[in-house]
Amino acid sequence: MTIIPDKPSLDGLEAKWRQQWDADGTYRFDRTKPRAEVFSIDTPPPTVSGTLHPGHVFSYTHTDLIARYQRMRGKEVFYPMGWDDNGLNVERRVQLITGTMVDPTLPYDPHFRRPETVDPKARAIPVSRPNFIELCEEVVPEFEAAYHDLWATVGLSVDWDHTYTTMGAKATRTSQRGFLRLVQRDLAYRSESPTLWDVDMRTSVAQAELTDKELPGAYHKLVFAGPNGPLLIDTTRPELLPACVAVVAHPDDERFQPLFGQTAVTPLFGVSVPILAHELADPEKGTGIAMICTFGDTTDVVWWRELELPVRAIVQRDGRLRPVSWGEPGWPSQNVEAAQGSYDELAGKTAKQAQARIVELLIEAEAIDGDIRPITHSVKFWENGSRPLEIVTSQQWFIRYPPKEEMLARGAELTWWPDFMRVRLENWVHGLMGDWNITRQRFFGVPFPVWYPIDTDGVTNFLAPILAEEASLPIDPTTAVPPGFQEAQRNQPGGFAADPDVMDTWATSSLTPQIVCGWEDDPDLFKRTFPMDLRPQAHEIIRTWLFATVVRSHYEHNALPWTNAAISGFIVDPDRKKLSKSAGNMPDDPVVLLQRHGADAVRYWSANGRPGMDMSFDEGQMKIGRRLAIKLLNASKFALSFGAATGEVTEPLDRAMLLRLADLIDDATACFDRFDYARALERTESHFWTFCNDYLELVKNRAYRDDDGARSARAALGPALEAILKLFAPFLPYVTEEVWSWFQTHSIHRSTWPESAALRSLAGPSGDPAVLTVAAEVLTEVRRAKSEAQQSMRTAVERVVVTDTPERLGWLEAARGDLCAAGVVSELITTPGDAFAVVVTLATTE
RNA sequence: GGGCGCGUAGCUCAGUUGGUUAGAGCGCUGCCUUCACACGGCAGAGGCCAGGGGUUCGAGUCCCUUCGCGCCCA
Repeated sequence: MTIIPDKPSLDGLEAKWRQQWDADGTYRFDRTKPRAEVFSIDTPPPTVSGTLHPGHVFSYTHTDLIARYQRMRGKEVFYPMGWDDNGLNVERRVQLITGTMVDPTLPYDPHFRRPETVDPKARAIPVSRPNFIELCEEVVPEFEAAYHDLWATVGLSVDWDHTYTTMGAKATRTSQRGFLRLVQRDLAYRSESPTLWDVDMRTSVAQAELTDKELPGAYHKLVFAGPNGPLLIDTTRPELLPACVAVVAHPDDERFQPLFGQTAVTPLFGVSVPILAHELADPEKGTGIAMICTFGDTTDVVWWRELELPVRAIVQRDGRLRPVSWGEPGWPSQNVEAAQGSYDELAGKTAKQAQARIVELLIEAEAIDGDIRPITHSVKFWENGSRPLEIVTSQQWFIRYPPKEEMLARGAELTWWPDFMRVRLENWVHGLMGDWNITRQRFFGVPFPVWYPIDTDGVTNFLAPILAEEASLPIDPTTAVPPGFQEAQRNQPGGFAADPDVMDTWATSSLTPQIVCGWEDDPDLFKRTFPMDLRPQAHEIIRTWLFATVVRSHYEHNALPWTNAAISGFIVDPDRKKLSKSAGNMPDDPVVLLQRHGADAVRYWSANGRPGMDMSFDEGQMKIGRRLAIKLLNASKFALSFGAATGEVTEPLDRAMLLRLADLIDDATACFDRFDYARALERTESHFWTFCNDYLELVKNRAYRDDDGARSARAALGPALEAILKLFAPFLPYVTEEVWSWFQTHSIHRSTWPESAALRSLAGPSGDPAVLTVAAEVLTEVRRAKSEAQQSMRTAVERVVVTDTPERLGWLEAARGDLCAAGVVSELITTPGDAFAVVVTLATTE
């Protein structure tokens, strides 16, 4: 049954087909299929901490192109979606939206409600931790609903029945189980150590979340008392002088070799510190000798650890200097009174304030040599933080990294698209330092499923954690009670205390394959989907997400979590700058773009971005995509208007068209198999315009007739149109589904990928694609003649003389009738010759 | 400073293993209307392939080098 609209239109297709696909379960995963028939995709769960921008649409569309192609190739596609609603950034967004801030000392207020209006300038309302978690649980689903709506409009062929959130019960259980397994194997451990710390968010952060920022600073040349007179030491952080535990120079530096092993005395505080040698000391930097403080930067941490120095920490978790009693153990001074006097000027101040004050004190004490020299240097920040990170010591959970060779071997085992992205992982692995800190001193996150015993003296023993039983997961230790204890023993001597922290978001999202595939929870599903086929993601999170996922799977399954990693580029502005809100170059909201151009058009633009390549944001491309979709509507309407016919394809021109289409199918298929959807689209699109402008123009007069020639045309047009629609289906799911529905009953997206062999068979053994090529070339010459004469294309042509090789004239001869009809040519004369030449004589016009 | 990627028509990009006069779309110019489509069709103009050197019968493509841009890591 064929029902073709008079005026086909793209309007409303998104709403219509979204609903239909949903109702039909078009993209529902059939979990009875064996592993060999399944194609499983480990979707990146977008963080709900912000809004989706065109860059997200860009890369998520790429994944959908692959999913749709694989589905049509007969694979049962397992394509779930997740939301990352866990982590610091989400908390920060909820804080901003609700105008609140957590004060963990506050008790739960059952009457607290989300403020109706929020004045961004007003001071944040302090709320208890449980109240804040309630706020998160209220607000976050609103973000998620908006994301879902956008993805569905874009046409992602996701099975929404498998949606997960990184804070949900399933993810929490998986995450906690994965953690417990690592603890049991001693691959995760708790330790007190120096940790990079964001003083505003008051939490530790991991190496993967760092970013460097160039900041103004200044060198201050401090005067220490050395063994043989003053010892000048440059530092950018004079406020850490009270935390100085040693000074250090390069072992080969001849200036300082006589001093190694001796001591120096700090100004103001009179602390005697050893003069040591270490190769990380840069002889070129400053005076060549540096003070080691606990802790000014990560180099300090290395020195402290390798030189086995004591801790003399002064920066607290809020970024202010803690009170210190000089003369007590650990705080020696040659002049306790003076040290205390100086230090009391600093205690309670922020690092910045303390720096200003200590510089004044040093100047008064004539302990700064020369001028303070302003410089610009790179300082470590949390990637979304506003103040430089400090380093504080605290109790943290760490996951040990596997040996670097093992991680590199996994990287080599993985198939990368494009291949050069592998290097990003290798660089990261080579640069790793220390283990993976997975603790965050935050609230809305996956809790650690552990408690600590409190001895009878009331001291908590953090080194003997009580682990939750796996069967009890997911649990929150702040409300659940460990085995063998009563609730009344919480926080009591002889009782227990819950682990107060939550896991880093990557500690959970590194388990997305396990979460979606149902590791341990659903062994049947797991067997059919894991290891997964594809991890699509952006390149800037290779070092975090991809890397961490590989590590966890390596530990848990001794295998890669997936066989392929497809890395998308990102969107840049016309000046090649990365799009970002801070740069002020963010294009319109994706919702607006979808309304303006239509989903197929936005997908078309996305599909032009080759794997791994950055692409500029270009609404012009969306307009072209829209034009293409409209052309598909009209050309399909035309092709279908002649009516279906089965039977032999006898005309050489029709055979040629089918053979060219068969070649295109082979080409596009090979491209898709290499994840090169962009090239598949380019080839398909180019072929389609030729199909419309050359083949359809050549065949239309014959097809309108009622004879064997017309039947041949109709017999060829039907299968050709089907194949073309299918080739476009992954890119333009809406318009292809619409056209398909005019003459088919089921979804095109559950139909099979076109077979070139079928078209070749229909074309028969004697066809030759050159017939169409030569006919089109001559037709172009005829058109040129008319165009140059400024005549209508329907102007009659008295005579066309074609000179060409006998072989090509033979092909032309096979299309003679079609060519003469399309060009309105009365007489076509062919003469053999060396070079292709066409002489067109237009009919004289009255 | 190290690694990776990029630099082709005004713009956005193709150019697969080196092979005849370097391609497409947009934009621009001119022309053509209502029998699929004016959200269309036909045609045209437009390029020292970033610069320099080398290998080769032959280089946009391979090698070296310089310059510029971007990303990542120090």
